[in-house]
Amino acid sequence: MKRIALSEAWTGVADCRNCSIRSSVLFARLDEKDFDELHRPIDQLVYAPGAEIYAAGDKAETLFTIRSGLVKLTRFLPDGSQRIVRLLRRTDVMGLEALLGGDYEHNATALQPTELCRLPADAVRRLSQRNSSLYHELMARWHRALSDADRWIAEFSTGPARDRVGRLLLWLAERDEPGRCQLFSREDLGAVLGLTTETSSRTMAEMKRQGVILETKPNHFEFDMENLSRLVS
Amino acid sequence: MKRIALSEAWTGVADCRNCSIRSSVLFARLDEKDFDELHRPIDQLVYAPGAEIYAAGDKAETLFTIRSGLVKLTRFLPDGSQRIVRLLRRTDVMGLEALLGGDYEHNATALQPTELCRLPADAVRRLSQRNSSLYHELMARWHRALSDADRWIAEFSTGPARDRVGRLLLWLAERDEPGRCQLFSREDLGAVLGLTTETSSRTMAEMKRQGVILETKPNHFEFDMENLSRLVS
DNA sequence: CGCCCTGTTGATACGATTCAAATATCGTGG
DNA sequence: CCACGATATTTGAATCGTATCAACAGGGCG
Repeated sequence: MKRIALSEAWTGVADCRNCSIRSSVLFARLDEKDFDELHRPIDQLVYAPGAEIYAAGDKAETLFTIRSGLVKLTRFLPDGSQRIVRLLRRTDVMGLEALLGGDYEHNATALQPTELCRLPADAVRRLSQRNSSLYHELMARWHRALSDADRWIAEFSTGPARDRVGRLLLWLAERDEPGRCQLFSREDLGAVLGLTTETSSRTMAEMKRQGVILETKPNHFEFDMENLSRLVS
Repeated sequence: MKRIALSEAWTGVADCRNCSIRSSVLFARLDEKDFDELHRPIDQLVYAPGAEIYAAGDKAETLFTIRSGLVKLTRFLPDGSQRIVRLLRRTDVMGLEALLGGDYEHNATALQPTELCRLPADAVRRLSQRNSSLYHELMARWHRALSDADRWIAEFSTGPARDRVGRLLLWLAERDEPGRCQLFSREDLGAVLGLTTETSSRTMAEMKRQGVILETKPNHFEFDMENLSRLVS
């Protein structure tokens, strides 16, 4: 439970036109005119690990596209403990609820150094009513978020600890290079998988000892994906 | 695992104008003209418990509004077992993915006698691009589905068996009368909560013995909500 | 009536949690 | 740069809870 003083930085106005991930972001198919209307007020931000991007209950006025890094969305349980309900990474959109004009529903915290673009929700909302490709893209984003949530339930909240850890490693490797991934603290690992910190630590330690996974640097892992998926079947 | 021969029935074309739940369905705020465009092709259907409404992989061409009853959405795990990822009830919309033109992603099965309205996805899609209140309503539906999924993760997939069962009972009572709910098979209960059939059965049986819940008819339960929420904290 | 399916219960084994302690790692100030 | 304290990780031992395998009771249906 660390507290971060100031670890957010504004790094300028986004150069969307030359964005390296433009093909997979919200505005992938916008024409020049509509694009102009939107690209002006987009800021780029960087967050350090542990930095909070927004909190549940904050007024939701912006959505974010993640350019790099990893963000956790947590939700508090009635009893005060918390559970991580989603992890967002490159090309994911965060804070879609801003389109509805209410409050954020999660605490969003960077787990790795994270770059994101901040988009004013009202501009996106306005444009999406005229521009049908943005409209469809938004629909697709809602859908993707929902699919991720379903997968979360089925894969990360079901079965023995070893299987859950394995599935998460495979999931993390999906968008990095195959067979490699970067992890985070055992406490967060537990909060993702619905396990205690000790159990996540034990499970990781044993998988390392058995040679199923190899830790190249602290929290950087390599593994044979075929082999791992067989083990967690 | 039962197989239902024929338990789906067409019960006529919907009389949307006089719909008893119109205020909480997708078209709550449509004006007459737009409403006319849409209401014609809406069919009403009834499904018996155990009947499959659609299957994962089926081409998704319709969405559904649930008028009454209870539907489970299940997802298959890599190892062949399945997990229930959502329960849908009165006023919920099912099959939003039809708006994207792909396939259904779950198996949808009635758990209780269920009435629903079937809406052609293309008509909804077309209309939603012109009509901004429908557009907003759709957005709100995606959002609601996502909130439900998050809650599912946090409440039904976290903590000891007793807490999960308690939270589910409270959840079920939300839209019925307070302090009452109708349940379903222990096998499905386990698939909702990520537990085995035996554990769900044991947990229910013990809560009955302890007087925390009272079974008035088979699978109909009554309980003191204050008391129950304190127990599962 | 007998069969099948669901729910319940029991005994045991396994796995996860809990509490506690030792070790490793990180950041900071001397 | 090293030493120190704070924090995170790992490990251990005991306990608790859930899964597993098995048996049995009750209800519905042919």
